[in-house]
Amino acid sequence: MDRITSSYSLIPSTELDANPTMADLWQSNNAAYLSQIPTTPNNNNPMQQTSPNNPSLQSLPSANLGYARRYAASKPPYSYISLITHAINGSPDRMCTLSQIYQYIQDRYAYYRQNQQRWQNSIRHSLSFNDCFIKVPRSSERPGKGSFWTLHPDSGNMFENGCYLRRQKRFKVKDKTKDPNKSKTTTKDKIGNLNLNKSHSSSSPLSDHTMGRLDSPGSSPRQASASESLTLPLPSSYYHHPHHQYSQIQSQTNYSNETMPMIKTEYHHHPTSSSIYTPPNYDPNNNGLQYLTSEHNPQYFHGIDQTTPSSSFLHQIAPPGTFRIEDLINGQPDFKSFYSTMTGHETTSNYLDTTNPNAYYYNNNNTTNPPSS
DNA sequence: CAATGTTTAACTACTC
DNA sequence: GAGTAGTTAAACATTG
Repeated sequence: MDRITSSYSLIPSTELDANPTMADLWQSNNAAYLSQIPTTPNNNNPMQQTSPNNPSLQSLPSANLGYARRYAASKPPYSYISLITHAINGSPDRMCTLSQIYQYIQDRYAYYRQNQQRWQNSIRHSLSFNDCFIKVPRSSERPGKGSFWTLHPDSGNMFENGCYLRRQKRFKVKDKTKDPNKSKTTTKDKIGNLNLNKSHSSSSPLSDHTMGRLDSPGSSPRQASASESLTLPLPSSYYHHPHHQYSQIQSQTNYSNETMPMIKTEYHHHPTSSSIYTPPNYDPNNNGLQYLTSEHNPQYFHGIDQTTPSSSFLHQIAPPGTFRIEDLINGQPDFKSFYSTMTGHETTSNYLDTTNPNAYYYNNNNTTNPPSS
C-alpha cells in the first residue's frame, strides 16, 4: 500500500510542498483529474478556467487552486461503508445498484476517479461482507444486471459517534445461527437472521419479505439451512413501486456494546402511499451526514477544532489550519471550495446536495429514470 | 465476456 | 498487546 492511498487526511499544502516524494506520488496518482485544474489561471481565457468534467473549478479563487489540488488528491475522510451508506441514503428509494454506488462516489470525490479497480473491489467486498448492507433482487419489471443494495433496517445510524472512518462497533445481525463448520458469517446466515429477528422490526419491508440475498447462491456452495426455507421474496408491488413509505414509529438500535446508544428501529408499512422508505432520522437534505452536527452530537463536539481534541477524534482531525470539521458543518468557504473541487459541483448546503436526484442517480445509462411522481 | 457478488487472507490502524 | 474495524488483493462463481 502506498502512502497516498493509505492516507485519509487532507494533506496540508506545506507538507506536500516540503516533500517532493509525496508530491510526486500525488501528481502521478491524480494526473487525470489534476489536468482539469489550471496551474496558472488565466482570467482572459475562459477555456482554461472551465473543465468539461468539473465546471465548478472555474469558480475557484486562484489563491485556492493549490489548496484545491491538494484537496482533490486526498482520500476523503470516509470509510467505504460510510460512502456506500451515503449513496444509498441519498438515492430516492434508498436502494442503489453497484454501478450507482460507483457513480455516486466518483462523481463526488475526485480521488476515486483513479485506481477504480482497487476501490471498486473494496466496495464490492464491503457490500458482501458487512451485515448492514442487504441485497435486493431485481423484479422482472426492472431488469438489468446486478441487484439493488439497501441498508439493513436495524443498522440504525452507524456513524452516530460522528466518525465516518471507523465505526465504534460493526453492525452485526443478532442471534446468528452458529455453524461450527464455518468461522464467518455467510450470506445465508444473513438471510436467515433477517427473518429470525423480526421481533422488533416486524413491519419492516426487509424482515417481512426478506429483501436480502435470495437470488444468488454465491461462489461457495453450501447446503441450505433451515433458515433459508423461511425466506420469501419481496412482493412484486415493491418493485413496481419502489417508493413505498415506512414511517418511523420508534427509533432504537440495539448494540451488543453497552456503550452504544440503545436505539430500536421500527417501521410501519403504508402500502398505498406513494412516499418512500425512510430510514430512521433520515434527513433528505443532508444525505447521510445528518448526524454530523453539534446539535445531534453535542457530546462529540467539545473537542473539535481545538489543539487537544478528545482522544476519540484524534484520528479524524486534520492538523490545525488544514481541515476543520466545524468548517464542514458550517459550510465555511474553505469547505465549499473543498466540496466543489472534490465533487465538481457547487453546493449551497452544508454538505452533499441531495436536492437534485438527477445529479447522480439518473444520469448514467445503467439506472432507471427518476420517478415522474 | 465483463460486471457483479462472495469469500479468504494479509495487512494497517485504532480502541480498550 | 489483544481484539476489532477497515482496506486491499486475489481467486473464484454467477449472471446478463
